[in-house]
Amino acid sequence: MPELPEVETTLRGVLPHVLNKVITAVTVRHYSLRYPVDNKLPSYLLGREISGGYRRGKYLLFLIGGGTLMIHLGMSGSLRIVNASLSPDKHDHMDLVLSDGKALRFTDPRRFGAILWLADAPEQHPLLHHLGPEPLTDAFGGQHLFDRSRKKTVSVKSFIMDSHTVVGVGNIYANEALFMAGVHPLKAAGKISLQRYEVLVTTIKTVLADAIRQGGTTLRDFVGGDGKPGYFRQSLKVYGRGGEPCLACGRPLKEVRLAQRSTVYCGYCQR
DNA sequence: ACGAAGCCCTGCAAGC
DNA sequence: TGCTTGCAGGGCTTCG
Repeated sequence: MPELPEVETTLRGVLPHVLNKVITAVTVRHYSLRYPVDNKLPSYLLGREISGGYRRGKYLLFLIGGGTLMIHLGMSGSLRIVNASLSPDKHDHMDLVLSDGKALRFTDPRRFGAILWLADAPEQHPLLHHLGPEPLTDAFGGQHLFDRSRKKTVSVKSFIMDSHTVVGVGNIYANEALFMAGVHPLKAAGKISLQRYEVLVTTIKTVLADAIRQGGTTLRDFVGGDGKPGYFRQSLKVYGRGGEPCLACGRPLKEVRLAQRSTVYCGYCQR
């Protein structure tokens, strides 16, 4: 399940292979993703050069011939470079074949992902123009969270997971950052002090930066054939540990569902 | 306007 | 063993 670190890792992995390459073929095998894939997509892309790429939140944007190809990985999506001749698997929904015989292949079993063509400036697109700041930039600070949260009764966890507040904070890292900051996930966002938001911002930046440094390691993907869990899982302090002892105080961690998301916290350490 | 709930989808795991 | 059920979750949409 790609969170921001995985999306960033994906971009760094594929960009060098697609930059300045010309698209020689476009194959879309499954048009029904989060949004329907435009059936004219090939006509926008064929013969065009990929001149750049960047990330905004969890969206990947590739600059192609004056427009932008926007890709979201949803929660099961991946993007990788393959030999164009490699026969596709069941969930390989799109190939962009490049001039060097390689292909950029989009895979997404659950089809929560999206592939959209943006003819106009990306920042004006409805999916992008309300997005909050990038969490790893200076635009994201305690003051920002404090100002935006005044009078809000929504839980602080839902607040920091809202992409209008800040982008890229998914469920796993929200749980971890709140634990590290000692902030109770169900506490009303509007009742948290500036000082505590400063701490929370620091822990959010820390978990995200650490995960990027580890190459965006996630949970399930890294359980090898020997059954050993990936090492990132072992570094998670609360996520997936409901009922187990808190690593700080030893009391059992509580687990509740908030907005249909698993929420794990220590009722003693987090206030 | 705000906050909570619903929905999209498939793979996996647990229960019967 | 094979079915059914439940859960996982990003993020937009709908409802109250």
